[in-house]
Amino acid sequence: MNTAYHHGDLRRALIDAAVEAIGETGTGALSLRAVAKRAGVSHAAPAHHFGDKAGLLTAVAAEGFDRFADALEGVWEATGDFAEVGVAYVRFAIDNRAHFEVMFRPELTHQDDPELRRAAARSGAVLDRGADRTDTEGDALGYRPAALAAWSLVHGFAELAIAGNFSPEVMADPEAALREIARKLRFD
Amino acid sequence: MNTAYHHGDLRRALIDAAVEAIGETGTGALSLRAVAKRAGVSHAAPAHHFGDKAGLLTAVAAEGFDRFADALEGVWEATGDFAEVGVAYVRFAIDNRAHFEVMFRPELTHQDDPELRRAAARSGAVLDRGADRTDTEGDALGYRPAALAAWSLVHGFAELAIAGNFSPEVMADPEAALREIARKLRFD
DNA sequence: TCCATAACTTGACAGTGTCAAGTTCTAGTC
DNA sequence: GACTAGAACTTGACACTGTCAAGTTATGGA
Repeated sequence: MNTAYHHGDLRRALIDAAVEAIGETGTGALSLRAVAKRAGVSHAAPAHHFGDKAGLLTAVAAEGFDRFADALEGVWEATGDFAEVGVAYVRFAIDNRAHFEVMFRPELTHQDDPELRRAAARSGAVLDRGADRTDTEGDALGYRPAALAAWSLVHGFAELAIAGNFSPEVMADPEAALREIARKLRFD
Repeated sequence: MNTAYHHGDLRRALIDAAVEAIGETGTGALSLRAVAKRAGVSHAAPAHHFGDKAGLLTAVAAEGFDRFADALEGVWEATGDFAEVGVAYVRFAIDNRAHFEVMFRPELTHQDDPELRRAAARSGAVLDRGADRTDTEGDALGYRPAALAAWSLVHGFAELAIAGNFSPEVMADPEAALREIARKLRFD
């Protein structure tokens, strides 16, 4: 089966190879040809499955959003604690840097791709659902300040952690630090 | 003076051209040769001043951190209100997307560049100074939860706003939204 | 006036994404 | 079981990229 043609599931293999490569060298240094080589196929094989480079990254982002939604949903259903959803948010970001990086960098992907939109919407829904309970005000504003605050806090923590802006003390146990921080957020 | 050689202040012109180009197409699509063309010089001229592409972006980041520190310091000295420093943080991010993007993407720059380190340290100092007042706990932890919370909240808001993740209602007046959100943060 | 050196150019190289055209396999029909 | 349409992949080419080595031109000080 491992003949030259018909890899079996090249699409999957290419996504995995891309995630691997991004994990090692970041999105900036990502090369489609290197991804192809990693998967053992010719340099133009990715284009056949994904159209172009952004297409491949779009698939990575969509997969990321789906796994992200799974993780958040799981924690929300298990604990019913929105703060724990926040912890899961940063845990996902740190454990899946490659996916996370692509998910929140719109210029890398085809933002209008239906698969991507669907997966991203799933993630958004989980966050909204959790936030609804605590948010009583804000209908006049057109947005929910408490939800925005929680999202910003958690997302900022994740980005700063990933970018290496935090001290070793914080990075020694990021989840503990986030729990400490989340206590500063009061909804009344 | 505007002869082929000795542009006058090509270094400046190249930084400006880079910021312009990033503002139009993002860091991903930034081309050193396009920057050179924009400044009216040969394709290898940037390398002479900055060594390589990361060198140019390092200069952009350093300039960004200096202006950032100026802006934050100005607001802090004028108002003494740390929440207003936060507003200035996101205003800078939105008004200077190109600089901001490069400042917080370490893989784009030479992280060990002394100029960059100095400028980044300046920004850090302003944020620390403002946070000190409100932060009484945390010495045992090795970090200050209140300061971390404020930084995460503000940085996350800025990143999400820039990446286009917020609704039109929020983006209609981001500063108002941030002020609303910041009220959720209580230090006691 | 001379000349060391800074400022920039020219030309080349390997690597990149993308496209068009070719090849090889698979699956379904007769 | 042979035939064929189309999917899966390769090959080769193109323009563009960052970087380097070598060349050219200007400047400022002795």
